[in-house]
Amino acid sequence: MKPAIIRNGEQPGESETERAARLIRRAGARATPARVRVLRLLRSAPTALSHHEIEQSLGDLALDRVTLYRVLDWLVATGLAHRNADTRRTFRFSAASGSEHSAHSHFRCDGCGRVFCLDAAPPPPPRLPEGFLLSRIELDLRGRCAQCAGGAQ
Amino acid sequence: MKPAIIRNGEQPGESETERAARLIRRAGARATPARVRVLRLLRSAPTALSHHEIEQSLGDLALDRVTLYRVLDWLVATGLAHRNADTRRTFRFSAASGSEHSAHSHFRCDGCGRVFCLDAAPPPPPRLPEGFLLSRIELDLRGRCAQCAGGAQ
DNA sequence: CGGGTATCTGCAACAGAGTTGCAGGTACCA
DNA sequence: TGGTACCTGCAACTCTGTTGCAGATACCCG
Ligand SMILES: [Mn+2]
Ligand SMILES: [Mn+2]
Ligand SMILES: [Zn+2]
Ligand SMILES: [Zn+2]
Repeated sequence: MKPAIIRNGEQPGESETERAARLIRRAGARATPARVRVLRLLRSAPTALSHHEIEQSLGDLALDRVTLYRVLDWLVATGLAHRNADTRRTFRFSAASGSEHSAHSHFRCDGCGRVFCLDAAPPPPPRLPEGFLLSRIELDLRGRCAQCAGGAQ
Repeated sequence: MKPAIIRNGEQPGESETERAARLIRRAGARATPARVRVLRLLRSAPTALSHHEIEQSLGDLALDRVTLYRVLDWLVATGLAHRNADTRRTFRFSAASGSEHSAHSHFRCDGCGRVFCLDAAPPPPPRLPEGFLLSRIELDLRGRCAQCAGGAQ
């Protein structure tokens, strides 16, 4: 019976790491620690994360600031992640859910700036002025998330 | 019969300037040259303008960079202007067309960047996660306006 | 018409977010 | 087990927006 093996400084949860690496190689690039760590983090995050939050979350395993920007750009370019700008004009990143990332809405917290993906159904298309062409429709919700609204402060 | 009077360094087109000043006073603030110039410019602009573009357009009449930011913030706060972040994470400003600025939706043209206020009914509020507080709900429509979609180009 | 005063403006200094260039390291293939 | 194209890290920079404060001024009032 083999003992559980934990490779160089990696946390347990090997299979999630492997999965991230596989996705990256499948996209035609090297599965470097930087990319693997970031993609794994995004895939496990409950909300869209900013560059800064990602840096924080990586803790000891943090990358160079610029490298993180480049990794995120690459993830977005390949479609493994997507990026949307929040109220404070910073970008937030989230893993592209295996399925689709089309028909849902976003809730943006005015307190912390985080973006939450909701399951809200796509709203019905309204009438537009003559000659207007509609390409995208999105429900934009604003307010305070549970954490920012809650009693804590 | 009174001769036409043109006040200190103002271009002819007095009535547009006066109109801007009136809107500003009605919002409960001083009709300073900075605010009047910026609002008049936004009201005559065919597209949404960035801070930088506004600075350029004002030419000799340009304000201090910071003052311009503050004027724009004020215009947005009072509802006299709209701000929407473009895809490159810079803000673009346009004069608000409608009278009311509560329950309506916006159409953003990907061609010219203009923001159009629509009469579309506010969509029904969806279910939110526990503890979330909703403060604003908005339908965000994207596409091409009649002018940008039309035969012209 | 003049003041008085809350409101605005301009300047300087700062902060956050993202970019560019380049020298050196390394994942992957042969 | 190399070789090399692809990545990473560092430094320096740009662009966008913010804050604090001293001085100016639009507007109200007499
Ligand atoms: Mn989403
Ligand atoms: Mn509007
Ligand atoms: Zn929040
Ligand atoms: Zn247009």
